[in-house]
Amino acid sequence: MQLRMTNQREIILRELRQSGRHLTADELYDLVKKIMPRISLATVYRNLEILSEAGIIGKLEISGRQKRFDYDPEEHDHIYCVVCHRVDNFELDRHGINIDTLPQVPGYTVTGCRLELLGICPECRKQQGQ
Amino acid sequence: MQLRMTNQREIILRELRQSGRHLTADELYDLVKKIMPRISLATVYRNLEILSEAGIIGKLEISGRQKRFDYDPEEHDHIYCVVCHRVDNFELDRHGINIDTLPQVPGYTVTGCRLELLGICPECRKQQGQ
DNA sequence: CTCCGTGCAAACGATTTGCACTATG
DNA sequence: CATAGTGCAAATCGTTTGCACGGAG
Repeated sequence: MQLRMTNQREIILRELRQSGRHLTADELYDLVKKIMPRISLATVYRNLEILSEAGIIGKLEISGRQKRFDYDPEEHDHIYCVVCHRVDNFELDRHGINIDTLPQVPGYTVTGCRLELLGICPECRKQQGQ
Repeated sequence: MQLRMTNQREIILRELRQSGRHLTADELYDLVKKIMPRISLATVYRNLEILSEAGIIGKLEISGRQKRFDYDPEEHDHIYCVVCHRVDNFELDRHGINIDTLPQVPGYTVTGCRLELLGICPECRKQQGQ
């Protein structure tokens, strides 16, 4: 099963990267529709799934209702705005936390660790007058 | 807006606590139905929402998955089975990670930090012959 | 020319909501 | 007795899928 580089796939990928953000499928759909008005939401979903499967983009499973997709497929941590649900990447020195130093949980085989910061993003701080 | 302790609310809370697990609304619905057959799923949803709002139970939100509710409202970390999606609590010495030592993210006000372990739970390990 | 990808609409699973009725405090 | 909570059904939200057609390799 080889990947074909279709017009819609190319634009979806380009718009996600250009946004520099962590978009939901429908946010990206809105962006892409401006360029390719007849594209369907199902195509956006299918391509995001395929691209993340292929390791070209990242898929975020963090707090919130909708999935978000990350232009950067590399391993890194996220900060999540508790007000507007926006997500940003950040690099963290994990203070010595890694697979080898993770605590053992009785009965479990520990395979990984997600660290997620919560906070208030610049825009929301401004609106709250902080 | 005061809370009334209705029969259904009491049973929902009791069953969640007795389970000692992190149940989804419909898992809990199945349990509660055995005791109170005419209860509706909507009531379970409404009560779980209200109880977590009130800080009596905890709510777990992982994007793209069903919400799970935690009998324990206290701050703690979770380990999550990547095979069956079961969740357990665990206490972690956070290796010095806390609000004061969290890295600053430019523009953000950092308010918290979630650490989530991924792993394979005892049951799934058995089934996989590990 | 082969299939992977597309658009569309319908299906789906999880959750929420409007409404008339019930029962707690 | 005021009004929070309930059961039911329908609505909604995010996402997936079946199908016939279109286009990349």
